[in-house]
Amino acid sequence: MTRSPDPIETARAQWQRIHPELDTSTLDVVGRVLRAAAVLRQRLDATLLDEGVNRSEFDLLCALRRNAEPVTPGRLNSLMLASGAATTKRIQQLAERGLLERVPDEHDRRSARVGLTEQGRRLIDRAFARNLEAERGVLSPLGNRQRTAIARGLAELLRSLEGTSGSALTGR
Amino acid sequence: MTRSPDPIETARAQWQRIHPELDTSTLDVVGRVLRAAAVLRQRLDATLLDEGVNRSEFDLLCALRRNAEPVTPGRLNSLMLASGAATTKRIQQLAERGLLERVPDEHDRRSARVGLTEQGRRLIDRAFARNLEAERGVLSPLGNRQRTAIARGLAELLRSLEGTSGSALTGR
DNA sequence: CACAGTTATTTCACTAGTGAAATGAGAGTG
DNA sequence: CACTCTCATTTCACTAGTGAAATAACTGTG
Repeated sequence: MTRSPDPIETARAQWQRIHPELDTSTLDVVGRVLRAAAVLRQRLDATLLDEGVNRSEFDLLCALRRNAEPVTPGRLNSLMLASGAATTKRIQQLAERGLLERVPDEHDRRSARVGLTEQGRRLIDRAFARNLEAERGVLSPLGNRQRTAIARGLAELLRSLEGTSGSALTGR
Repeated sequence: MTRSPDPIETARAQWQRIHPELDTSTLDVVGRVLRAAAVLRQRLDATLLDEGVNRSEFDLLCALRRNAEPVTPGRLNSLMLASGAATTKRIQQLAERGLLERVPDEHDRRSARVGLTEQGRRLIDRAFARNLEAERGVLSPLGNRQRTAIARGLAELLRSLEGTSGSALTGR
């Protein structure tokens, strides 16, 4: 029983013919992570849009919901992997839609605290649950063995990557 | 020796406190894939920019290099995970920069064949090699065990995902 | 307490990507 | 061979995200 090749296997085989001297083995991990992320997004974002948020807004609202509420824009910024400008813009839009509020910080007037409104909380709780549902859907063809293999491996990768140089991304 | 938690572990623990009834286990895979992709991009794109291409342009040129040369825009479009409009725009820009050429198709004048120029070929060969180098760099802290675990697991995931419903993405 | 330095956030001008409509060409049918 | 259907690609108007400059506030230090 020969398994059908996945796109990365195919790509590596093609490169092998053109540049046999190159070691393309890193694509097994890197190529697949990037590809899988793209495909997963494509599949999962439909559900979010249906709830009225795109992936970035969803991530931001989730971060807000998970963390002890009044969070500074700067912290949101480091939790998400985006530019400061993007975070500012998203906060503004979500505030206009009444999903979150900015409360000026007493002690440091450069900053402000951002918190979910009641409406925002309700929306994200619903969207998060539906998103989990959708995730179960896409992962269902994957065996438990494979799942834990991926989970463990990527956890290790993330720890090694986020330790080095990247913006301080300690979950708290 | 307790391992430091990775960001997804942290997130799950936080959700657990807020919504103990939800099964967030899918985040172990989905959350990590998305997160890892974001971090990997951040780390690797610097090298590409240094070669004068962004990730999308790089992917497009790679696809062109790997496949038997005269490729239709439509095929490029399905190889990459993007909208038709995006592909059109990228082809135009890369053509203006002299990295690829559009040759009208004899048999079907709706379409055209896209092929690398000599300059494009040189650029992508250099960029691809340097990108591999950079990938080796980011993966170096990861043990071989973990690598193959991730690779095998994600290959399985990709096969299961790209089979269903997604645009026809057979590597050839 | 002025003032140089640093930090948090926002604004700005610009680029990349999107969905939907438009264009232009093949294909099937009476 | 007109005419409708479908298909490949492009154009258009718009949204999201970016890096760099601007703004505004805090923090020593002399």
